[in-house]
Amino acid sequence: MAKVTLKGLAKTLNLSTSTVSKALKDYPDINAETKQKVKELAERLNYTPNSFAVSLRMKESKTIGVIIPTMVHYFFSNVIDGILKEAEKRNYMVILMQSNEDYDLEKKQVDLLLNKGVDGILISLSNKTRDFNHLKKIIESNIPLVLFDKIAKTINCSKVLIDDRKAAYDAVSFLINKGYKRIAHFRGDLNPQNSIDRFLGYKKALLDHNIDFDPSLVYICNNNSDFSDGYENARKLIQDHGNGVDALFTVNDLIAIGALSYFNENKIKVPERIALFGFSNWFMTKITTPSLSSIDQNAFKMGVESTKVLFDEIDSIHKGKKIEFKKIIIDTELIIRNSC
Amino acid sequence: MAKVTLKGLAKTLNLSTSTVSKALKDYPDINAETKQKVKELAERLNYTPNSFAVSLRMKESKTIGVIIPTMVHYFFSNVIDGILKEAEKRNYMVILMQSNEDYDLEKKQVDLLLNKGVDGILISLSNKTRDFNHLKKIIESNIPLVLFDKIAKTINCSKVLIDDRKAAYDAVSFLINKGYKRIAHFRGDLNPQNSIDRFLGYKKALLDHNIDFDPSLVYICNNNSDFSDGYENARKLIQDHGNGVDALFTVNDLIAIGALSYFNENKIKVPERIALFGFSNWFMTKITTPSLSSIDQNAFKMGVESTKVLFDEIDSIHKGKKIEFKKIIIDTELIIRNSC
DNA sequence: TTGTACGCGTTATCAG
DNA sequence: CTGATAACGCGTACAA
Repeated sequence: MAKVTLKGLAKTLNLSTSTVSKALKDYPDINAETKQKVKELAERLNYTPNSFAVSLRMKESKTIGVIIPTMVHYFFSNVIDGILKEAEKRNYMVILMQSNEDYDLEKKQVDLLLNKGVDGILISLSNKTRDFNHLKKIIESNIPLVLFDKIAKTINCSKVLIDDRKAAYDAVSFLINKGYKRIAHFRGDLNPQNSIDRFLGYKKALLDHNIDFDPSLVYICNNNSDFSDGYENARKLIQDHGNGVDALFTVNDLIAIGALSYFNENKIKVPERIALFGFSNWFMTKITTPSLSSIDQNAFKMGVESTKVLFDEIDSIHKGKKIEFKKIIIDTELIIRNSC
Repeated sequence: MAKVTLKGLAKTLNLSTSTVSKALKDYPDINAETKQKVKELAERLNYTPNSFAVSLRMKESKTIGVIIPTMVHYFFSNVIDGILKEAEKRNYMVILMQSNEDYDLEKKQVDLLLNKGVDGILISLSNKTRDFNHLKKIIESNIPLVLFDKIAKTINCSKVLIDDRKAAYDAVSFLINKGYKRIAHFRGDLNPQNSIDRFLGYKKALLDHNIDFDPSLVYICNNNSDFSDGYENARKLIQDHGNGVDALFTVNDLIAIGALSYFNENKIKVPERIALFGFSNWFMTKITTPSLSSIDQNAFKMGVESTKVLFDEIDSIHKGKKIEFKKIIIDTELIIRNSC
């Protein structure tokens, strides 16, 4: 079952490949009858253009590359869901890679994608990424790059993200307005922008409401095993502060759930003894006991919007237009449940 | 910054493209000195072969395609994780698509992948898939196909799966040995093999232990919203059977958690009043109250093994060897927690 | 040891 | 309206 090609069609129809090619693409300068004939045969033999040849000729692959830190994450699954659905609409393919929070791997993957000739790249940076030459390389190669969620402020490209600082500010303000005063924070690692911004939002909310910022109420989670980070830090928190703490805002839900697990095991009542507020609105926040208040990040929408921006830029490049970088803020939403 | 090509290298070195090409691939019939020169320049100019041209020439893309029913699923995230890690080792790219449990989409995606010239395809079938012509098309195209998890028994290709029947049998036997006698089952949709096999395992365990099989204790979850399926069916179960049921085995954890949620809300104590056993060992089963007994499916390993088998077949085809289809059973494990 | 020539399957330009 | 021809960038049999 030899693959059917333009040449094949041409031969059986006694036409030239160029005529066949044009006929299939409805060029105006081809006889209606010949068009008919060609299309019929193509249909019958199930002709599809060889994508390698098309790509080589057209210098485009109808493929985009996506790099995320890690696959096994409710947030990223949802982002990918959005990306795939949006790409699907344009019959684009999506090459997916995970950096595994490893800078060197991320760098290598960028090279692979560049080399593969993808039409655009979507990245959520690894926590370890502090050097951005690999991103600059993408830009210099003149292929569109959109950063989402974990971005690099200094890089000149489109970005899609949430306003972490505002979201955190809102959550902590909510806690304060509910009457909580000694609010702890389990923050993420020192480097990632999300972690920093959520921390800053937390701090600003305190200060704006005339509550002293107490550094000893801030704990860092950086063991890359969020759940036990949360569990362990909850232990320390209670050990360090006892009744000197009445609420806890965490940088993500998994950490919150880890903490909750510690609280539940030790009969520390949530929210009576200590209130709890997570971040991300993971699926499971609905089903914990008590259910967990959190912040919905609209991950799916983030995937969709990132992809749209990327396609816009791909289109611009095609049309020879200059692309103007966008910064899209995906709206977040406080989800109040029973943990505060 | 014009892309550097073989021709470019050849020109600046006053060599022919073929010499350059061979030099870079360490052909034995090239002077060591020229090799050195060529490689140096290539390195310096950061030469990388144009992948479109290579693919066109070699008829291979160093890319595999993966179709799963849905991205946002702990199980599939883990499978994908395994696939990506394994592909990474060989510097293969992975094109990911989700059928969204839609047969037509699955079919279209197969066509897209075939057309794209991927070197192999990995599929976990949609629940709605009952016609397999699209799979046959893959096989006829002589490109390796490996089915995993949601497979089609009648299709002649390699398969990677767990022994659902045995796993279910073990779980239900465990419940019986613990003394439970009226064991309900929330099964999945009627069509998918997993759903069938888990049901059969459940049934056989009952019969082997001299417990009558009572069809009224079996409920179907087919609203594609597992959690509320579980919740709703739990309501019906209690309504229908009251105290005439003392345990529940569900086709997946999400359904179990939905049921658990209903039980918790209605003060129906787990496991005192009703025991609960899930399936999949989702991340969150650890952190429910009570924690949920389940069956670990080794999703990551399934991803890894599927990919290995696929690569083996790709290699075989390259070597012109005949490929022999494998059926790999990934071992499962009972994880006993506090829900039974 | 190196170079020539061709083909992979398309598309685009230009001439007929 | 149709067809030759070149080009995309690479790999390889064959010639030199």
